[in-house]
Formats: sequence, structure tokens, C-alpha cells
Amino acid sequence: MSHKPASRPSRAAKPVGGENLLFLTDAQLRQGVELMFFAYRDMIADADRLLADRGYGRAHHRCLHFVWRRPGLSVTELLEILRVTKQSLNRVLRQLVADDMIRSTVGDVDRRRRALVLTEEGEALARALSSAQNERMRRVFREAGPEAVQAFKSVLAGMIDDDKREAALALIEDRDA
Amino acid sequence: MSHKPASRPSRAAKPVGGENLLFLTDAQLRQGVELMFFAYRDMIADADRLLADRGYGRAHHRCLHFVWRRPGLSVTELLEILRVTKQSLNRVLRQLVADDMIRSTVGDVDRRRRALVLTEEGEALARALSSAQNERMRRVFREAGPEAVQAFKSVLAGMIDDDKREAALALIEDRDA
DNA sequence: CTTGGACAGTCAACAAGGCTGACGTAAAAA
DNA sequence: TTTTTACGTCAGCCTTGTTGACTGTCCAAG
Repeated sequence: MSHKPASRPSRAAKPVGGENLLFLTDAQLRQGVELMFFAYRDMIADADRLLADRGYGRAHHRCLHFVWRRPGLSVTELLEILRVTKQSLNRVLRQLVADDMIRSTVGDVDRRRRALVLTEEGEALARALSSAQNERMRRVFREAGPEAVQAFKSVLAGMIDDDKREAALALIEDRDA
Repeated sequence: MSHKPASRPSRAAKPVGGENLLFLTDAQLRQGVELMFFAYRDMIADADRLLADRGYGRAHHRCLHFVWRRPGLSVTELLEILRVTKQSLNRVLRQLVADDMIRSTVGDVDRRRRALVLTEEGEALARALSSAQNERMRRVFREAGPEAVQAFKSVLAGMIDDDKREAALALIEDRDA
């Protein structure tokens, strides 16, 4: 998927091996990295404001979000998604359970596992956070158009570690239509 | 906010005003946000490994990076780019100066300002960090092709806060060709 | 059946790096 | 001269990352 044959025999600017590879200079690559920094910084800020109101941080956000998207997942599964240590997650998780945002129940088949699900209040917050970020996304996507959005997503997907890409893409799949 | 199809007087489920707006559903937007999370997580990990070897963190990385890209910038300018408080920056900056990575000299025209520049050692580290991230970017960009890269950058630029976009784009401009 | 290893989860203690607020100094601007 | 600006620093707080030890559960080999 994704590709886009990089065709275009160029001819003008700076042909290299029959192709224009100007978009692969160090400066171009660096710009990509820096744009990720700035875009991520501002994107996350929308939700941060909502979280601050309730005394939560980004860790709570990430936790709520993925429990929302994968109700019933275990602590270990969540750890793999977030790539933090158990205690980092557990501290936040304990808080969210105490605040009645997340319910943690003993697993049916394996009683060592916990099944994590959002309460109604938790889901309301998860949805509010998602909406805050979607507003920005919607404006940008609309201005960019469907093809640019597709390209944007392909490039981001390509940046995920090879051995984790499949899991990540499966995770973000739309599941409730 | 956050509705579903953002208009559409129903009818079928596709064309609106002659265009297909399926790429603007909440699920699509959420996928964009999540892809940013996963891509950023893995992109930053490359540099993190290098930093950990020297006992530095991401704060040091950001600091080194922007002093590298804008040699001679002042503390206040750096604060505006990073959006952190003076104390957060100063803690890290003091360390980097002590480690002889950054040199802080009194400004020429305004002696209240400090002009921050990298030492040779600092520049070597900044380049190494950049290279680590460029490797991933290069592979992804090459696979995506120039048009997708252009789209990717446009979308990211669109995500930056309106009132900060100009400054950010000016900052990432190639300056030494 | 028992026992030992592996796995899931919890908790304690610590470090990094954000934050606010207050204060001091030097230099520029009014 | 007075005020404002740029910078540095102290004290103290909070979130969120880390490691390491611990409990409880499952499963398989003896």
C-alpha cells in the first residue's frame, strides 16, 4: 500500500538516476521531523486544556483513549500499546478506577488478567477529548482533500516500527462503524 | 461538535455537493490522531536511544536541535519555540553549557541577551541525533514518493496553530543549503 | 498431587522534567 | 532618573517516566 511510484521522470530540476530525489535531501528530511514536532505539540494542546480542568495529564488521556477503543483489554495489552512501564500505567490506572472512569474486573478465562472498560463517565470524557482533537483534524483534512489525507496517513503508517505496524493499524481500524 | 457526517441531508451515503466526504468521518479523524501518536512515538525513540547513552533526555535534544538550526539565538527566542518555562529550559541549558555542548556569549548589540551557539562537540551530537531520525524519514519518504511527501508536510503544517504557523515554517526553512 | 517456573498485576522509591512564584542584576528604553 | 526588558536562580510542587521487589494465578514436569 501507500506507494505512489515516485514516477515522474522529472527532466527539469535535478534528475538523479532518472528521478528527482530532491525531496530526500537531509534538509527535507529534517523539515519532516520538525513539522512532526510542531504539529504534535499543537495537536495535543487541545486535549491538554480539557484534561487540566479535571486534574488529569496526558497519561490519563492515552489510557482512557485506548480503553475506549478496545473495551475489555488487559493491563499488559495496554502496556504494549503505550510502551511505558507497569508502574507508570498503574499509577494512572488506579486513579482512573478510583475516580470511576474505568472499571477493572477479573478476567473470565484467566483470573490473573484484568478486563478494563470505561464507565459512562469515562466514556463521556474520552469522547470529549476525541472531539477536541477532531475539530482541528477536520479543518485540516477538509482543506487538504482526500488524496492528501490518504498520503498523510500512509506516511505516518510508514514511520511506525516495522514490527509494530500491523498491530497499530489493526488497533486504529474502525470497529463500531 | 463531533457529529457524524457533518451535514449531508442523507439520501445515499456518498456524494455531497459532488464530493465524497467519507474521509471526514469521526472515525477517519480519530485514525489521523492515533497515527500521529504511533508515528511520533516511534520516530522519537531513535534519538532517545542515542541520548540515553550520554545521560540526556528529550529536553536536551530539543534544545540542542534548535540552537543548531538557529545559531546565535537568544534564550527568549528558544523559550518561544519550545513553549516551556524559563526554569525548565534553564536547568537543561545550564547542563549543556557545563558539558561544553553549548556556548553562551553576551550579545553584541544588546548585552542583556545571550547568543547561544553549539560547540564542536555539541554540533556533532546534534548531527548524530538528526541523522538517527533522518534514516527513518528517508526510508518512509522514498517509499511514499514526492507527492505524498508534499501532502504529508502540508497536512502537518495545517495542524500548527494559526498564529504560530508562520514562525514555525520560517524556522524550518533551509538556511545553509 | 505437588512444586517450580512463568506470567499478570500491584506497590514503593526515585529521577527527569514540566510548572509557578519570587527575587536579583544588568542593560536598554523612556 | 525611572521603568522595562532579558536573563539567571532559588524554592517547591506535580506528572510521569524508571527499576526492583512482591503477591496471586496458571500450567506443566516430576
